[in-house]
Amino acid sequence: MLPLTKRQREILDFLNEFIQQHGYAPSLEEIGRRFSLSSLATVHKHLTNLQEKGFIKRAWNRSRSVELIPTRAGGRALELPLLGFVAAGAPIEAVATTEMIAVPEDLVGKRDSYVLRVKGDSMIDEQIRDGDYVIVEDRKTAENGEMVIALLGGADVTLKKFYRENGQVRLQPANAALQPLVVDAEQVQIQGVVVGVMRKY
Amino acid sequence: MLPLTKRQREILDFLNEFIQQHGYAPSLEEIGRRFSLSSLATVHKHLTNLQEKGFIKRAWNRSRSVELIPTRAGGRALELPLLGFVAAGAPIEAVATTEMIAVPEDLVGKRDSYVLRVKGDSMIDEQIRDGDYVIVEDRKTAENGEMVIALLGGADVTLKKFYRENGQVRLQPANAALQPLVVDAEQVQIQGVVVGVMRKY
DNA sequence: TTGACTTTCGCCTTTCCTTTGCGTAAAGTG
DNA sequence: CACTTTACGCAAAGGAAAGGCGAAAGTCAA
Repeated sequence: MLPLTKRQREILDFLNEFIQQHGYAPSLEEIGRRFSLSSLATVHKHLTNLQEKGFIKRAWNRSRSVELIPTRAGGRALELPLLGFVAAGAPIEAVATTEMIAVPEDLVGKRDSYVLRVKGDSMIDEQIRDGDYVIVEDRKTAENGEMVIALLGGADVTLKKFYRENGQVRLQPANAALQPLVVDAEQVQIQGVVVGVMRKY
Repeated sequence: MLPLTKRQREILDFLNEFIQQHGYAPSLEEIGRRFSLSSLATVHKHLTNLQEKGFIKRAWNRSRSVELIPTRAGGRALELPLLGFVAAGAPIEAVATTEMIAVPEDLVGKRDSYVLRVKGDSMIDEQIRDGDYVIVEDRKTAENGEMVIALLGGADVTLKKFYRENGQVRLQPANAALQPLVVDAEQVQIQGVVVGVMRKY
């Protein structure tokens, strides 16, 4: 792809950021304001240049119709469903629209996997914070010390560390302020095991 | 999928939220009330536009028949170079073979980003642990509180939190056992800012 | 049939994009 | 060195979509 000037790069980055943030493209006036340009013609010219160099696409005379053209997206990545939120003690809040999220292949286990968003700081001592995405491998069993999505007595769904102890099961939050939960093995059903984490700042 | 305008995005977001909350779509009148629109014709036109752009589906003349079409967008992955390891206090160990690693696009802020692997627990209080991958945006400046890759006097490269304090710069490890480093602004050169984290179990 | 909704028809206002014309500066070229 | 090209910038005008209104007509399920 053709090389960009400094100014063009700045504007392209702004477009990227704006679209990511708002879900729609900025108007020429908004772009101009961001860069203290008082003439729309200047902005228009920039967009035309970006288009000629193949970085963006525009529909003629359509409001906010700028689209970024993905740059050589050569990614071994899978699209996994983002099923909702999970918190310690609260059930999964399923998201109505089956949203999808891209996850690098090497972060995904072998079987069917999905993604949940963590709510709360119950796993803070395992370096998982509020808002993180956890990649969950769909499994019915777990090894000691693995982090699991557990279903308790058909009701609560929680994210905890898993330990088997003489016939019973201990579900351990990774937060010193929270108590472990010890129950009979029959009462707990494992829904999946956490195999990866992603965080966005 | 075609780009949305600001208004269209607002309405689409509302539809999403409403359906998730109630389990069924809002009526035109309910949408209109939410946006203080006194004419249903306006609402109707919005829905028609959203439909033409491929974001919703409607059965003809059927009450509350709006359905969201799952947005497959936002789900690519980029291949970023994995440049090596970074630790607090030690320089980057460049990996000879330019290894690449797939990263979801939404974890990458702008272009020109790369990935480093964290060595040691110097950022443990920021929920970054030994072995984590950090996605770094190539930038020369940073805001207070951002996590940066900093070059000290042309020698050491470290991962720290960045604070500007009356002419000086404080580089703060996120580990209670480690001391902050306060130096003149000229001695520190920012190489990039951490915008995302990935972890594999 | 009736009540709750959705469609359609004109017509107006606001927002946004495009174009035309002019300038400056830097970089490349005969 | 003069000459051209390209990037960057300003101002204002014209026009196309997008956003909006009210009223009337059409559908559907109960």
